Amino acid sequence: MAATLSDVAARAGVSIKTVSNVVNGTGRVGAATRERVEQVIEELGYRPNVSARSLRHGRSGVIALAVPEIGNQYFAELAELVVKAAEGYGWTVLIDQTEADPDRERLVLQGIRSHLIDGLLFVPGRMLKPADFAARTDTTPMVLLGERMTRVADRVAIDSYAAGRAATEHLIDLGRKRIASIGAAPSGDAVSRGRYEGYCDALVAAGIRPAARLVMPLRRWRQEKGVEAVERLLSLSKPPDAIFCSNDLLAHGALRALYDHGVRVPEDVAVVGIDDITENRYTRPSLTSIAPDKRHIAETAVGLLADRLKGSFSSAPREFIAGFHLEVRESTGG
Amino acid sequence: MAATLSDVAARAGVSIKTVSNVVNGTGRVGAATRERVEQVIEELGYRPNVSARSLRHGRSGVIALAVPEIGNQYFAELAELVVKAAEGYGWTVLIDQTEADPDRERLVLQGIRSHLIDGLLFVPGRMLKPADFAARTDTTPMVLLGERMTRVADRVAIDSYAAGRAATEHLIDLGRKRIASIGAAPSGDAVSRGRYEGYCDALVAAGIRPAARLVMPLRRWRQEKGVEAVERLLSLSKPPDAIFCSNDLLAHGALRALYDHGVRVPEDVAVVGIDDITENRYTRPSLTSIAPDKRHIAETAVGLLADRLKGSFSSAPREFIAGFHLEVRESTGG
DNA sequence: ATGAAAGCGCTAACAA
DNA sequence: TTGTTAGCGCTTTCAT
Repeated sequence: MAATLSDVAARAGVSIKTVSNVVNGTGRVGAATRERVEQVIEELGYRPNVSARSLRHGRSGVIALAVPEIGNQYFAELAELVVKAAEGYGWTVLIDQTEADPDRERLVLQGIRSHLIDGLLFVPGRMLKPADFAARTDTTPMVLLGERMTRVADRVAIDSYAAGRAATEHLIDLGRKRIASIGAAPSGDAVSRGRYEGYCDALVAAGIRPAARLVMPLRRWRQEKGVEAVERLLSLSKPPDAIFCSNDLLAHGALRALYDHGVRVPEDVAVVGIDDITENRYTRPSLTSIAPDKRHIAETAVGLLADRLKGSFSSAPREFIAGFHLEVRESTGG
Repeated sequence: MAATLSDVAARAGVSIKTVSNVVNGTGRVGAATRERVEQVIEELGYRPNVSARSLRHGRSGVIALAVPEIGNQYFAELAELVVKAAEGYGWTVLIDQTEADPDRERLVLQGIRSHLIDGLLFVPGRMLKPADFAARTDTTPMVLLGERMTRVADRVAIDSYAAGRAATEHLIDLGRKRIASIGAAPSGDAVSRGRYEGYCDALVAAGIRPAARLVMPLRRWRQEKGVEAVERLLSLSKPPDAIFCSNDLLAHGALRALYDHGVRVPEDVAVVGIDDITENRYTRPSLTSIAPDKRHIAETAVGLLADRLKGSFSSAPREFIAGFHLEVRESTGG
C-alpha cells in the first residue's frame, strides 16, 4: 500500500507533524531532520493524499471547465488557455463535456463532483433556461462563459450581438446586398439570438431588408451543417452574394460547399465566420472571422474564480465583456 | 456551510447510517424513513463530499488523460472519445496538458495528483526516455497511448512504422518518385522515428533511393511548420512530386503553402497526412490521411484501465495495436 | 430496520 | 524545534 505521513514519521523516527512540515514547507524543521525525512519520503515513495488534504481544508486544487464539446476547435483552444491560466494559481483543470445536453448541464450546475471542485467555469450549451440557473443549490463558485444570462453568477461575456453585427457590417461594407446567415436563429438560445439580431440590425441600418429565405437556422454548428445550408442557399432562385456564418466550423463547411458548386469566394460570395480558430489561416480561401480575445477571456474567467475563492463569495455578480476584432482574410477579399 | 450527512440525519431524526443508506441505495430502509430523508436532503441541498468518500474507500471516480496539447485537433478528438468511454464506467476525466514538456511529463508520471486520480491515460510527448518510465514510483494504474516504449505499462499503440509506410506506399502507387517527408526524423522520438522509417522502407522497397534533402524534420507538428517546410522544399532545384506529412496539421499548412506558390495538388504534388482529423474533409483539396481507429483506441485504453482497477494490478503489461485505414481524398486524387 | 463508533490521511491548534 | 490530538465527512463493521 501507499505510504502515509505516519509511515514516513515512524521510519524517520520523528512525529507526523514534522513530516507534514517538511512536505509543506511549513513550520521550522532542523536541517538534519529535514534531510532524513526527505530521504525516507524518497525511499517509501510517499506522496500526499490529495483527498485527505482537501477533506481537511476544504480545497482540492481542482477547477472544472464544462464545455459542450471539446472536439470543437474553439473550445479546445479556449481550454488550452484556461489550463494555462489556471496553472498560475496552482490549479488543475478538470474538463467536463456536456454535449450541450440539458440534463448533463443541470448536473454540472448541481455539482456532480461538488467538493471535488473548488470552482466551476461553465460554458452553457444551447438549451439551458434561466430557471435552471435559479434552481442551482450548489455553492461552488461559478463563472459563466458566454452569452448574457440572468445575473446569477460572475460572467465573462462575448457580446454576440456586437459580433454578429460587426461581421455583417463588414459584408455590407464590401457592397454585398444579398447577405445570408447560417446557424443563428431568432428562436435559438441567447448566443444564437444575439448573433441573429446583430445580423438583422446591421442589414436594417444599411437599408437592406432582411430576407427570411436567406436565413438558415442550424442546430449544431459543425462543418457538415455548413455544407447543407449552403446547398440549400444555392438552390434559391436568387442565391446570396455573402454569407455570415455563426461560427468558423460552419464557415469551413460553407467554403467547401461553395467550391464544390463552382462558386468563387470572395468574388461571387463573401464568407465570414466567428471564433477565429487557428485553422482559419489555412483554409482556401483563408477565412475572415470575428476574433474574440480568447486569452483575455480565459484569464479573466480564471481570475474571477480566484477572486471568489479568496473570499468575496457574497458580493454581487460581476460581468466582463470580452473584446473582439475583425480578422480580415481572403474569404472577404482581405 | 454545506450540509453534511449528520446535518441531514439530525434534521430527519435518524442516524447517519440511515441517511448514508438512502444516498447510496445500500442496506434496507423503510419507505417512510426514506421519503423523509430524501425530503430533508432536498431541503438542505445536501451533496455527498467526494473527497471524504474517496478518502474513505480509496477511489475518486476520476481518471486523468495527459496529452501534449488539447488545442491539437487530434488530441481533442481523442479526448472527446475518452470522455465518452469513461462515462460508461462512471468516471470523470481530468485533462492534463503537458505541452510535451519533459518536466511536466515526469510530474505526471510521478503522480502530481496521485490519490485524486484512480487511473492515468498518458500520451507521452516527444522527449521522454525509457528511464523516465522506469523511475516511476507512483502506483496509480497507467495506460500509455502512442508509440512503442519499454514495456512498463499497458499500452494502446498506433503502429507509426506501419502508418508511415502505408502513407508512403500510397504515394508510390500513384507513380510518384520524388517523395518528400515533413515532420518525422530519424533522430526524433519513437513516433517520429517510426514514421520516418516506414517512409524510408517503403521507398527502398519500391526501388526509390531516399534523398536526404527531401526530408524535413520538424519539431512541432503544426500548420505553420508545414508552411515553412514546403517553402524550403519548393526552393530545391528538383522539388518533390509528393509529400508525406507526419500529421494532418502539417499537411494543412503544406496544402496552403503549395497553393500560395501556384503548385497544383494533386497534379503537381500529392499530399498525404496522418490522424484523419475532421477538418480533412473540408480542406481544399480535401486531405488523404491515415485514419487510426480513434474510438477503438479510446475504448480499449479506458477498458484496460478499468481492468487494472478491478484488480489485475500485477499481471504483465499488455499491448494493443490499434488498426488504421487509408482514407483517400482529393489531395492524392481520390 | 436502524444506530454507534472507529478510522481513512491529513492539517491546525495547542503543548512541550 | 518538535510532538499530540482532534476532527474534516464519509463508509463500514458490529450491535441493537
